[in-house]
Amino acid sequence: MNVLEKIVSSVTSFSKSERKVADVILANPQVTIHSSIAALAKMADVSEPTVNRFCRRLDTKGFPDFKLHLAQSLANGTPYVNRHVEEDDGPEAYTAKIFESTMAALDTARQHVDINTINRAVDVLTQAKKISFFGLGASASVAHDAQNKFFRFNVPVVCFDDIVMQRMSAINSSDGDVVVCISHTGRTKNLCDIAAIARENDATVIGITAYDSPLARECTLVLSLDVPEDTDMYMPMASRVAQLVLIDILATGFTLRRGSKFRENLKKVKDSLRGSRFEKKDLAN
Amino acid sequence: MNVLEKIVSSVTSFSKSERKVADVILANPQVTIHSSIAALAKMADVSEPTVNRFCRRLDTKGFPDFKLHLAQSLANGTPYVNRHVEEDDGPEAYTAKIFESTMAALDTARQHVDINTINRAVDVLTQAKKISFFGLGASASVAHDAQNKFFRFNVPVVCFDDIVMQRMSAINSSDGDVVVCISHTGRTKNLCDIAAIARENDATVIGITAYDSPLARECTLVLSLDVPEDTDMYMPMASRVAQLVLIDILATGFTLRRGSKFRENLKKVKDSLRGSRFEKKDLAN
DNA sequence: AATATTGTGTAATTAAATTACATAACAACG
DNA sequence: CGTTGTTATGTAATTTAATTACACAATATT
Repeated sequence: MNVLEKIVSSVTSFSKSERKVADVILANPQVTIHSSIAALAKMADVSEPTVNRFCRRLDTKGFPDFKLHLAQSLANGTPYVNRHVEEDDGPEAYTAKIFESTMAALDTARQHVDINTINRAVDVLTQAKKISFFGLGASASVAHDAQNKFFRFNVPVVCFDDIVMQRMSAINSSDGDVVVCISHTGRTKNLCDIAAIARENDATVIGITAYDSPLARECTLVLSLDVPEDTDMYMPMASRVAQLVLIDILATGFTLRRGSKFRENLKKVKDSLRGSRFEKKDLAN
Repeated sequence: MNVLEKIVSSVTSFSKSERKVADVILANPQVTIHSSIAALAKMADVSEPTVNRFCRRLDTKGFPDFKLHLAQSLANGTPYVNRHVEEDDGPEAYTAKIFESTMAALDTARQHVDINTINRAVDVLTQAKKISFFGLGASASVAHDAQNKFFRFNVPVVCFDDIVMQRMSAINSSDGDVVVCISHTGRTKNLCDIAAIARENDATVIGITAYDSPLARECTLVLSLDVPEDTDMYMPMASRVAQLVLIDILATGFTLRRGSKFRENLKKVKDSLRGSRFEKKDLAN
């Protein structure tokens, strides 16, 4: 827990004077880290030793050490905070907020993702006879993206955003096939059905979805990304970005597992695109 | 730039003794922030004032202030640094690196994006009779995502990833129509053609592409995102995530511009999905 | 109401950082 | 190759900041 959070959570256990100190610090943390103990004591209208005691109560060695901790809290606090877009935000404000909350979401995702499951997913994917990516609505574009990536690996890969096609594909799957079902909520009925059908036909089903959701229960392997979403916008935003990053990770794991000579292959695919482009080096679209 | 980076980048301008200080700090930054100036001076085998001068050279007020800055740099771990995936990285390593470089990319994108152009793009989009999103290859999935978002706004929106359809659509466009062309490099010939055709037919063309690229030159409005890409992987990764965030921003700007009663509409769209889901509230797929 | 107990401030002390100054290393120039 | 100017570095003095020790005040506790 960072110091700022700690202050907030232990507000109740503070004495009157300590609380004054806490209030001042929470109100202007940036100012605090550049103030001396004397200045802060004056701002809070308490004595210097009170400030010192306050610092010790928060398990720091003293005032300078406390400032260090505070500085660290602010460093990851300020930029990563998931600030919600407000009715009267201007372009400057909402642009910054969306970037920041997306980054915050990725940060949470990074902390929560289960490396072990990723590793197993990569395992399964590298051994797949065929890989299918299924998603509906917003998740369909994630599935498309995945197809675009894995297609480069010269492995049979399909992607459907049509439930009928998905269903047919699932029914025709067999042992050695891998089906990746993508859904943020994990509650899309049709996709749960697809997952169940694929499993009944011995395919390995990887779910990129919420942990403990109906879809998750139908999967062999669940990659969950519990990302905070700004529900005011009524659109999946950060969650879908996190899903894409996960796809990138799986694709990267795949290429690494396949070794260096395989990477030559990727270069060939990339180079093949050159004809469709105006001069100068670079990657895909 | 954070202090650690600053130290690295200005290592050449240091004197012999200052360099010793820099080496010690870079070798054990965590220790440094908990050391006194005397302790650090001893570790680096220099005098205390030398350490102090070192701090000042890095534009800090003095040693304590330097420690504060250092603490903040360390708080983010190594987050802003775009670390490349290496041949022998394990799952742990490549997962962390991909998250981090994606976040680093978003951070760069945030700093470089032109708010003014975003605002104008939102303007144009809100007044559009029809919106078309075109992308090829990896950018096609971005276009799909955009369609999914704007479709909720109850505005005529189409999305094609087929050059023939794109071409037909472009030829049929007219004054008041908005065409959004998505391409990371901006050098995909077909897409440049589409942009040119659309403009000849009086459509407004927004390019989500590299600044000063062939595609950019065909556009009315260019939203450029110069994001550093890990070219070793031969796949667009970070760039595409940045494009998606940009789509989110445009969509958000759109809804804000339309006002609060419009937002009710979004809620209705979201609620309409409920029937396709297993119980419990939440957003799209 | 008396007495612990805890909280708070004042003043003294200690520790830390900074400044001023002296000397040493080095570079430029005759 | 020595002289002189410049920059770099260290020593010691000074200042500033933080901490401790102690006394007094407030609040509980019996």
